[in-house]
Amino acid sequence: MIETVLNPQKKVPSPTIARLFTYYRALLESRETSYISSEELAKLTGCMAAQIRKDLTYFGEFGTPGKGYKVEELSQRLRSILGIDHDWDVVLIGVGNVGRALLSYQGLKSQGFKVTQLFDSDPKKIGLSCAGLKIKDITSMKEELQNTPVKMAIITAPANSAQEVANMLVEAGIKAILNFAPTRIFTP
Amino acid sequence: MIETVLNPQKKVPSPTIARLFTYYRALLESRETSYISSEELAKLTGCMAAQIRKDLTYFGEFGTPGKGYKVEELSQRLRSILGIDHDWDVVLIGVGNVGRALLSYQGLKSQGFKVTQLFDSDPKKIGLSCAGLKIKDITSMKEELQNTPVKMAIITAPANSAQEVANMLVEAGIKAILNFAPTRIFTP
DNA sequence: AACTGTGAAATTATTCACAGCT
DNA sequence: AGCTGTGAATAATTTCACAGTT
Repeated sequence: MIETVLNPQKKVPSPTIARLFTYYRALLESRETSYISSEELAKLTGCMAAQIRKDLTYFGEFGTPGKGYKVEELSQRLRSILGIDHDWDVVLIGVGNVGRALLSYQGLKSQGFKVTQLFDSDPKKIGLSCAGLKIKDITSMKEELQNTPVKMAIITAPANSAQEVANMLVEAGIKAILNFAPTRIFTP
Repeated sequence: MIETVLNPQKKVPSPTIARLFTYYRALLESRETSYISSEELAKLTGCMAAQIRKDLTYFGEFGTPGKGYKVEELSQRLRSILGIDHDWDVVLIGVGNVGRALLSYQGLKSQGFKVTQLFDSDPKKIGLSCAGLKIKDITSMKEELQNTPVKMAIITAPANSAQEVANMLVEAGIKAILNFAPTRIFTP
């Protein structure tokens, strides 16, 4: 699961994160165009108005007393908080059959992921291109990721090396791993 | 959302329900064949062992002190608690384009739903057959549902009548409504 | 007047720790 | 010895209620 961390000034309860998606959906469906009050949003979502207000203040104060929340701004803020206002750069490790399938699959893009680098350990593959990207040596991964903002990786390596790869990713500063290897991996 | 109610002896916290799915998935993936302890399941799911034990006791005591939980029994119990051990009988209201699409769509069946009755308000449709079921008059719905165990309905009626249909369903004892009408409806 | 933002109270959920069973 | 089931303790979350802003 992806938990977007934006303003961890105070600790955000995880049920709050889940509700933000609900608020966002309700907002998309609502006919409101200017301001919406916590009370109205409550009616739309089935949540309590006070809870909505509290949830939102974890990320700053953007309501107008007497009027409510500006719909356009609230939408934008929620998109930003939920991390759906931009694509997520990811690296893909293991350019085998599964990896290539994912690269040619449009679903990845439509879910907001953009593959920016490819890694593999097979010397025969290193240097080749796939989907417009050159396959790099996995041993250079930490170095390559040093000055990038990439925080997410997709593992499509064989089961027996997935755990090792996961360790390297954590080492390289990756915060989220989507594991397509047919095994379970453990991270701190 | 569907919350299966089996043994509401004590009130079951809703996070517990969510975790039961996790336990079930972990169990399916695990290689254990005889007994599994709360400790092992904890390692597999990332939950706390004490929490797993507490979660399970809401539905009875089925662990064996000194050994753990019998994998086969635990699986079966979880399936039963989660309501995925049998199909759910549903009725479908509104045999228009959306309704017919759903009826011919295999996804409904693969998700464990079985459509048992069809209703519509259009006199031209009443009496016709669709997917092997006769279309009944919506005004007879309450009566027709009287002696059936159906607790779920799918609404595919036009937006402007969806709310009215929902009211009738609640009246007829339906506990869960899947709304495919292009509108939002409210229920108690 | 209408609404937000927020401490404080109430409620709900998690974790501990241990008695008791196999 | 190893593990479950569970009250009691702790922690997290929700709700109330109201001061303060527009």
